[in-house]
Amino acid sequence: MSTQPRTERGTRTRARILAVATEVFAERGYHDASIVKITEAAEVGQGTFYLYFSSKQEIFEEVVRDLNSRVRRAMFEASSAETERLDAERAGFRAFFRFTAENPALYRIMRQAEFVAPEVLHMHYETIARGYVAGLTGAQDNGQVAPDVDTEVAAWALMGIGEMVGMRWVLWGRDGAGAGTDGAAPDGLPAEIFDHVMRLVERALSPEGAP
Amino acid sequence: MSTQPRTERGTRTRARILAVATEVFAERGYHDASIVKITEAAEVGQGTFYLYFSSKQEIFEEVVRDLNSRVRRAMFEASSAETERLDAERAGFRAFFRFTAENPALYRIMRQAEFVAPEVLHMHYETIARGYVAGLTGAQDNGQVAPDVDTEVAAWALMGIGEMVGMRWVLWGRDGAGAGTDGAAPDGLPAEIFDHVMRLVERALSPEGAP
Amino acid sequence: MSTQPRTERGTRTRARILAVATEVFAERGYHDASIVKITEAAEVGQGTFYLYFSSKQEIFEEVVRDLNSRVRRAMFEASSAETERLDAERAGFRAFFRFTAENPALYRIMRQAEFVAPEVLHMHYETIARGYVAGLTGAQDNGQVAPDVDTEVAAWALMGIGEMVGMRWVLWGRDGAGAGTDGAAPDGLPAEIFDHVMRLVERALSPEGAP
Amino acid sequence: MSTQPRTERGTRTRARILAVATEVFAERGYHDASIVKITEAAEVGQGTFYLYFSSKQEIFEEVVRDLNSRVRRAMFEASSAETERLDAERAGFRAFFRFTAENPALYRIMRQAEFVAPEVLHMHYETIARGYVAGLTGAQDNGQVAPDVDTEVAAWALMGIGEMVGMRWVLWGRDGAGAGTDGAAPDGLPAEIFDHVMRLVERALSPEGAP
DNA sequence: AATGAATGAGCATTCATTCAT
DNA sequence: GATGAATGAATGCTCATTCAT
Repeated sequence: MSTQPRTERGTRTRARILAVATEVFAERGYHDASIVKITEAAEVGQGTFYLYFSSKQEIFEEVVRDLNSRVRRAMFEASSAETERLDAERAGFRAFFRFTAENPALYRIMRQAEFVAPEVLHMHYETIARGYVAGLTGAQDNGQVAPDVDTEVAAWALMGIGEMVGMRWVLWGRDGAGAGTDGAAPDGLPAEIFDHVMRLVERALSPEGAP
Repeated sequence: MSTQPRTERGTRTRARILAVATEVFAERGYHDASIVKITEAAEVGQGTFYLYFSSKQEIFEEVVRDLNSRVRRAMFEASSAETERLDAERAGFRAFFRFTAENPALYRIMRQAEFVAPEVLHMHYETIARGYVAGLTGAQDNGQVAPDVDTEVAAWALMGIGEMVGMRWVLWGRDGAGAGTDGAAPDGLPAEIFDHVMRLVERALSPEGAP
Repeated sequence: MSTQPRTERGTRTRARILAVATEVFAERGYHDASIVKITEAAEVGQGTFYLYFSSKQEIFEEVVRDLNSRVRRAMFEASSAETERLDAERAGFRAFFRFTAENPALYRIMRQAEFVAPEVLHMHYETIARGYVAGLTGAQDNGQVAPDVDTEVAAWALMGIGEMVGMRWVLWGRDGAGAGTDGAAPDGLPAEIFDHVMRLVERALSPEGAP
Repeated sequence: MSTQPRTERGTRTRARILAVATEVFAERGYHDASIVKITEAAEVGQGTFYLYFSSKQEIFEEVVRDLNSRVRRAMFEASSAETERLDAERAGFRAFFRFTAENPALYRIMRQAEFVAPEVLHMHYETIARGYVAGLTGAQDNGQVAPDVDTEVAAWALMGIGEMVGMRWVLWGRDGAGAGTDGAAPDGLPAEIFDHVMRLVERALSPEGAP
């Protein structure tokens, strides 16, 4: 059984393991990420791992939940910061891109979660979708999004675009040559790609072209 | 070492193993899909597997390639069948949806392929993207798609939408309650969801709303 | 290294750990009784355990010795209390039964001790046997036990009867349905079983039936 | 999952593992008997073990059941062979002694089974008890056993005597010096001890001394 | 006196793969 | 062509024990 750390030192150790596990899962995938590899990278003994996490599965789920709350915070903060010209949900979408460009771990972990921890994966997408839905509905009320757009469908479409475009240009590199298995962090989404995507999204949602 | 089948019987055995492997990989995921499970489901001995495939990794890659060529054929045939009103690339997009609704194995296998066989996975998305690009470029020439659309970005965006919307409404069920672990095939994408998605896509690509 | 407690508080802590360990060993067996479980049950930290006992093996041996001296005292007191009609060794046998009925831990611990601490286990049976031998020899001198009885063989036979009958009717329950794994204390040996056993023992030892 | 062997070779391998496991469990105890030790002694790979047994626990239970049926056969055959003077149940008792003298594994395994496999252990003692009860009841009908003896109590008493006397003189050596941990097979129960035990049993059961 | 964090050797079990038949 | 017996490296996890505070 795992326990909550009771001292400052324990808290730091636990946090280090969690951070390292996120990296290792993202780089090697759930199955190739053995407990030995994780504990070696975190520079602790194997037993220490089980002091704070009850199983490999459990830490994976915590990694997912942790990433989820981090993206959501990033998106929320970006939305809240915007005032006028660039609408909240566009800012959120941009924040999502920026976050993934900086944390490619996000994709890599989510894409394998379907078989490892389906429940938390659903939670992940659904909570993000809810954020988009809220933003889009607000924008619809302000007349900035066409009224006939189904906000839930739009939300999932936006997530799909973000994930696939991010995967293509952030993760696999801009040349499309493939990123290799080293999972090295690329330097973010090229500006022109971002512009193209935003233009597509603008048009899709804009009340202008509505019949 | 694996060999090509030399008799009619061998060909059938090999095909049965491949078909069964696709199902098992889709239902249980690459790692939980052991060779024993596959050979038991295919009703052959373990040794028989290695007669036709040199490794687990190899058959997984063949499964991916096989699915890839099947989607592409489905999309190609759908596009070719269309003549006037519904444009080729819209038909292809619809065909992609229909295929995945009928073969949820597609998503489930592709989503785990990143860590198992990155090369073929890239090939999969890139060949599909190429198909979309060709269609979109043609449509642009005919004036059916706005000229300022970057066809490659649009292609990947379409794939992202297809994958995420399909995952949400086809794989996890229309109520969002989650699909369970049995991987049972749902009955396809609800018509109204499909309509909403198509409307978004229309607007995004349409030359009407262009500045 | 373990130390002798130097304060009143230390003595109480040590005693509590020993008492709790007896219960845990009896309920779960030596191997399933981890130090964590013992220290948790005793409500002390893990380190505290090693303040008073140098190893798990050592505390187990102390548990055995402790139980041994407790049975022997019970038997001795019962024997001494008797004066005339019910002979000393019969009283001792009855006391052994009563003790085990009230402390099922005795059996459960002794039955696993063979592999954990053979030395102390031998000591346990041998000291008890010596007590019986003394009693039986005395009774033989008084003519209450047949002269041709080998007192040592009789002593071990009595222990065997006590252990097996106790196990069957005290530990596993009177219905023979099995006691479950919870190690719940049953309510002692039914009176009629005790009478049957005593009659057998009487006859076996009695000088009457001797040739 | 373990499977039944399908070939002659498999059957032999499975039998060898079972035989070796009996020895190893008897010599080192359940917990110290690791799968590696068992498979090394059986000269097979570790994986081979799991071809025929689904777990360590399972093979232990099979070992118990196997020993149980072997003692019972030995006792049954001994009983059946007797005709007149030496009664069936006395022959059974003697056979039990002989068997354990030749197979000290019996005790050593049964004494640890309480915590490892309580169900099968109960079954073991109960089936043996049933055999004794049948024999004793028959002897009672023939007037060779006192009518007021409770056959079930007598059965368990006999088992207890057998186990304890056997443990003392067969397992630990005749000098009482303790057998050490090597589990070396001693050369059986000394004749005079056997005679003393039989005399006690005779007297306890005999209809002569009855009131 | 007391604690809980840290350790690492050890264990049961799985599974892709080989090979003799 | 087909099979199933055999393998052993690798993995997740446990637990007695040590030690700094």
